[in-house]
Amino acid sequence: MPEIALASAGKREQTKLQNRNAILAAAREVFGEMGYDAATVRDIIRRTDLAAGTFYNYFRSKEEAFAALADEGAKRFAPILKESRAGSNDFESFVRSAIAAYYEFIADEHRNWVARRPAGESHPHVQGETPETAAVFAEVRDAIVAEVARGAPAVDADFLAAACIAVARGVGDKMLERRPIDTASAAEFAVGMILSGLKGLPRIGG
Amino acid sequence: MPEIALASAGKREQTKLQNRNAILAAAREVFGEMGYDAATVRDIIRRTDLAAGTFYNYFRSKEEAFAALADEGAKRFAPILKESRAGSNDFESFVRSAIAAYYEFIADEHRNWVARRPAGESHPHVQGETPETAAVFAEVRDAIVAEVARGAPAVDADFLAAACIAVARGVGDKMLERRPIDTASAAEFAVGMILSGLKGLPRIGG
Amino acid sequence: MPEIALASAGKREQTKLQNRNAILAAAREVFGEMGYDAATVRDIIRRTDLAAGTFYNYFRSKEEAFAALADEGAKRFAPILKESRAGSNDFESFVRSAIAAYYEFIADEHRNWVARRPAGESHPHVQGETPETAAVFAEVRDAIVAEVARGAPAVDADFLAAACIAVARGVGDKMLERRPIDTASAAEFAVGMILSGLKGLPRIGG
Amino acid sequence: MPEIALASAGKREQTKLQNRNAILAAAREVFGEMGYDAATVRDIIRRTDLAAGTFYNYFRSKEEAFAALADEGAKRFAPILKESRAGSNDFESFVRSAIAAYYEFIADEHRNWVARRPAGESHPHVQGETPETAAVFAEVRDAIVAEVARGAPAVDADFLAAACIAVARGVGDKMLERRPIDTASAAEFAVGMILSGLKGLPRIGG
DNA sequence: AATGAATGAGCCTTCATTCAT
DNA sequence: AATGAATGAAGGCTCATTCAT
Repeated sequence: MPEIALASAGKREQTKLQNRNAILAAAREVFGEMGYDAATVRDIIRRTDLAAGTFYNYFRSKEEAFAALADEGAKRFAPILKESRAGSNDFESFVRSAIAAYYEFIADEHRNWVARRPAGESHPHVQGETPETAAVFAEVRDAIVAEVARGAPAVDADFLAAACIAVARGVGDKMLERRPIDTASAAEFAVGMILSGLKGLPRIGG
Repeated sequence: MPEIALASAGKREQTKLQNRNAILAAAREVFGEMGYDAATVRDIIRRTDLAAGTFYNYFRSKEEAFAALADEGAKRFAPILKESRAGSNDFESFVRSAIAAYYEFIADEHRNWVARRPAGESHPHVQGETPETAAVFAEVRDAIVAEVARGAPAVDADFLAAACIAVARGVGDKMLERRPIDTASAAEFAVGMILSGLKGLPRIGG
Repeated sequence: MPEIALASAGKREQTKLQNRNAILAAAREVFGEMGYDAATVRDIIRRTDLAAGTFYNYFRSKEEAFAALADEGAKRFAPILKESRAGSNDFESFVRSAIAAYYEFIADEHRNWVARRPAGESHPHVQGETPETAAVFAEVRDAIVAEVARGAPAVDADFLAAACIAVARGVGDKMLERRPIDTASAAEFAVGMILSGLKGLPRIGG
Repeated sequence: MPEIALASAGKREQTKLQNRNAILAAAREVFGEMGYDAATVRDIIRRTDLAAGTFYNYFRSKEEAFAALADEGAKRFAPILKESRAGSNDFESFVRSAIAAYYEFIADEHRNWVARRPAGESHPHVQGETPETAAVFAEVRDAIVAEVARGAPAVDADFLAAACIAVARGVGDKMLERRPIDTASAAEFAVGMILSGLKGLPRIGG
């Protein structure tokens, strides 16, 4: 119950949290639109009521703000993924639930991010990948690597992980470009590709 | 006998060519290590014994140097890929030959690039993707998209293309990390994954 | 009581104003000594204890700083000149009052500018014309052109305006070189030259 | 008979002279169009068949090329002006002949310069003052100062010189803007203004 | 001499970060 | 804490001048 913590916090703490969140929200937009390098701290604070210096009361650097966003995404997604892995006995069901979870997450993230933007403005440079989605993808990648290493069939585990990861991301990115965003069929496609592809793979030592 | 051309070239022309190549080599490294955005023209000339202004005798800007590199890769690869496509009657053989060609190319590129690096230095930020490989990959991607659109089975062509591309690249990148670089088995793996995976895909309108 | 505004201003505002003025003062010097083209933004900030970037907190470019200076001069002088023109019924009295006003202005400007300079330094390239005096001169020139066009005797109006302007400026510049600066006799001289010279001019169509 | 010198010179010397002249001609254009500061050595050699380095075989610096042009103008004009002064017994006739000579010179210069330009091109930044005309003007100024000092009526000599100079230049510049360029009436105007204006000047010690 | 690439100081400007208020 | 001006290190690029050919 995080509300309790909030309720018990003084005004000061609440404001602090609000500011931090305002900065993070702005940073997510900016990083998503321009990428890490092109984004400037000024771009971020400009979408905020705050002053330039205030940014550094919350984050030691541009990099730290980026990391904080990534972390947040990872933290939010970690339990979901954990559950996926816990509920799966075999590689097939792991792939199924992990991809589903991943697609749900990025679809949600994307919807929220896009929805909040003022309608009139077009942002030609949108890159579409926020620090969160990047971090979440990293989590998925790690999980796949681990699962493959654990329960992999007699195939080149490293290549298999790479291929799974690639398919998951490739199809996922494409999914986000479509309207409406349909996570179910994207997942069905990716999972089908992976699991069926698995069967055609060269067996090691065969 | 290109040696004739070389032999007949004056010293000036030779130096010019050497400098241009030195700049391009440095640029390839820098772009590969830091990515296009983070790379600066100064980073490039710093790896050269040339002076700051000299860069601009050869390229009008960072973009132009990048484009020159990408172009070179694309130009070198285009005929190979074209042949691949010409010699293939069905999607299967296209995938087979295109991926083989792609892996040969990037393996070669990678070997040359890495081989020339001084042994002692480690470059922590290596991204591994030079403008050339990026350009060549773009060619492969376009070819796959086209082929899928042309001869696609009754599946979601867009997703299929995305998945093929992803697998090709994912496995290819992994291949480059191994020693020795074995293009044959990487290709076998990727092709197997794609072609077999294809069979497990949800049929459209089925 | 402008002191109130000053007194009520926070320290920040005061510093800001001081910095802005420091930059403008430096800019006036630099433009006066080297001319607009040769002057660089760095020349300006170098005469200041401010950092390079600070210039751009106040002015977007060299042009803008120049324009600010010129504007200030023009704004300060415009009402004086307007009054001159309003109070004059004929060309003679206009010339008289306009030149007097112009000389007063540039003498004042010059005194302020020179007085503030450290005694020891000599600036070999002094051109003597600040953006302010240039702007003010432009105003005078326009007024003369307009008055000549309006009330000109039967002489070549264009030449007359050019000659009046030239005399006004030529004598004015010389005046500034003398000590003490005597605006009254300079004005007497210039006005005498113009008005009497007028009588010896070739009549058009005569 | 400079032709003899030319005829007796070897091919080498002829070429050298031609190159020097080509550079000077280009430089005159460029300085006239863009002014000293904005003009670059590259701008100059670009209007030439020569290479960048060759410029420095003829002139040690950009400044020297400018000075050479100015010198040439001055050298060409000096005898004319000298004659003017020699043939004049009083201030009036000096003014008359000096201004006439000056106007002839700058009109000629201007015609040549403008005439050689390709018809189609418009040069928006033309400043109109070449190093030559600037130098010649300086000569006239000096002569006027000297003559005023010598034979001046009982007026403020310094101011008088300034005024004469100013009128000469102001009317001269205006003359160059008109078509056709009419040196006679410009001279008549300027001389009339000066000589008649003289009569209205405050007498010193009167 | 002529060539034209190489040089490197210097210019304008941006931007992450600091700091006095 | 919040503010926002100040800082100064880069960055991209130009250009007068030099130098090997």
